Amino acid sequence: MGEFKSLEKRLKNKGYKLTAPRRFLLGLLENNPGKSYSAQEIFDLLKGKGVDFSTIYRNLEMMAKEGILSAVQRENGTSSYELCLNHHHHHLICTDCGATRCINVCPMDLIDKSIWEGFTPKKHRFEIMGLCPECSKKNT
Amino acid sequence: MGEFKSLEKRLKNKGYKLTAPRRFLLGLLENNPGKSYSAQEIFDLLKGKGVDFSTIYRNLEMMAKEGILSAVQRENGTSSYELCLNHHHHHLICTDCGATRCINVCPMDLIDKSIWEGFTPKKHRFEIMGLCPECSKKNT
DNA sequence: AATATAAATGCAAGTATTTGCAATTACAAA
DNA sequence: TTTGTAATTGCAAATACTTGCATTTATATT
Ligand SMILES: [Mn+2]
Ligand SMILES: [Mn+2]
Ligand SMILES: [Zn+2]
Ligand SMILES: [Zn+2]
Repeated sequence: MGEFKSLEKRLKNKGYKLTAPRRFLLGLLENNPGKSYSAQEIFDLLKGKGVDFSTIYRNLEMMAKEGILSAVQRENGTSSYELCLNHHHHHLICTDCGATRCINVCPMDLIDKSIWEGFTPKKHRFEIMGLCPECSKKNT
Repeated sequence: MGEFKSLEKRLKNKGYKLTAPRRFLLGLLENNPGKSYSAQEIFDLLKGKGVDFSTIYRNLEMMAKEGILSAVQRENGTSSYELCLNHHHHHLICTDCGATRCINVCPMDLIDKSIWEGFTPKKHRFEIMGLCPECSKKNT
């Protein structure tokens, strides 16, 4: 619960206003650590709070850009977001039940630097789609 | 030019009909080897041939599923497609000019297998965004 | 060559996401 | 506290992408 206040502080330090929609959003993610949500899922969970879809999209994108959230690309191409609590990492995504698991290997650390040949890497995406242990068993 | 006929043959062998839209699509990709196109770009290039957007989307997705095309996720999340001429590979994508360069390292070959812990990997995505040599110089 | 038939297409309608803009709100300064 | 201001919001309109379905078309069979 201590994380929450610090997240709000981080937003303010970067010059953003602390609005109701942003509080709701951060509160939701903070209360479900490790889980990642799509814009649609967040919209549904915040029903009744009167937050518009466009506001959610805009804030998710903004917080991702600011390094507060990290975006995970799902199988179908839609992004889901989770708090950037710890360090940079990647995910295993179950194509059957949608569960994600964080892994702490990053291909950028494993790659031979000689492949760049003048290219300047800035960001990267790495996701592994497949079946989680539970769904692996079910679909046998 | 020999590749083209073999691509058509591959489609037929998999039980798909060889239609005009599919010929146009494959012809376009075949005549620009190494380049990758989004659905929108293909639609524009095929203007006048009377091919519908939905047909392009459906065929790109189908050919990707069949391993004839490989999808590259651009910075903004939209996919572009290129012929799967050779083996499985990944890309460097320039966020400034959009150019892509193929690299033949695959993180799946480098990763320690012990991270799966029961997860069954099926597909993966790996793309590196940054500045190509030319744009690196320009933006200095 | 004519015919049968399932696959594929184009169109239109349906979702999903993004954008422009006037009204509102957070918050800094008075 | 009140006020001024720019950031942010909600709404509506605009794009982008997807889907359902009647019609067309590729191709196997006769
Ligand atoms: Mn994670
Ligand atoms: Mn390539
Ligand atoms: Zn990484
Ligand atoms: Zn790979």
